[in-house]
Amino acid sequence: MGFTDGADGANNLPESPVNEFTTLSSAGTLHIQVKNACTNCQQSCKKCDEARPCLRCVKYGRGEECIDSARRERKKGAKRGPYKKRDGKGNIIASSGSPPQEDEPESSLPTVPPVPIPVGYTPGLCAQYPLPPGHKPGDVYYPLYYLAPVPQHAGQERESATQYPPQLFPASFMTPYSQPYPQYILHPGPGVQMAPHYSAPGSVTACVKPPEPQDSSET
DNA sequence: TACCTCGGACAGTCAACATC
DNA sequence: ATGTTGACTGTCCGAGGTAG
Ligand SMILES: [Zn+2]
Ligand SMILES: [Zn+2]
Repeated sequence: MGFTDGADGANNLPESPVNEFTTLSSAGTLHIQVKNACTNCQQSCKKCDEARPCLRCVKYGRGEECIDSARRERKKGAKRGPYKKRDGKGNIIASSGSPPQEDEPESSLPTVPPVPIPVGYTPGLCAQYPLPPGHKPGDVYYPLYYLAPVPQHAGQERESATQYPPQLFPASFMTPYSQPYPQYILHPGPGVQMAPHYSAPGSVTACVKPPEPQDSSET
């Protein structure tokens, strides 16, 4: 074998055309990071590469699902407070603009109210994201693939590099505009057939936590 | 043995802030 | 206008668990 997934992250991907960032971490570990991991690797929190399909997807025979994950827009307008000038050695010189008061979390609340809805995120993805505001226990989110009628011309003119399972389209493909939840689509309701969490044999469902019951403290 | 699961460290990006 | 800084966001390392 060339590599084992057990050491998935330890793959150096010698054949991958990755030449984006080659940084040396403080631990002396070469840390190469791609700009955009594919959805499979992203969900599995595993190393991806620039190739499509990526090595990992190829290895598991999921090259058809190997598409770039959608990056969500960075939140804008967030206040940051005064800067702490540094002397170049990491030592904070002074807080420009404001007196050197103790950093009091209570009183230094951001001037902007907590934004209930940032821009969009993938709930439960790699256990990093909370459930979306407005999430209801009954709401069902579907990752990435959405079963939809296939346009007549679809599949004919499509590049071979981006082939999707029959009748399956990436959610992002279905949305002509930026939507709050790029990779998850709220179930449109009964009568509309959707892929029940499309997954190939040995599919990647890693890092996707089921919705936890909201704390009863919620009113 | 191979793959999955998961928490968290690491790293890149970018807009607000500071200064000229 | 330009540089600096902080925070946000994404990637994936690595240990532990599970199944064949
Ligand atoms: Zn990948
Ligand atoms: Zn992939």
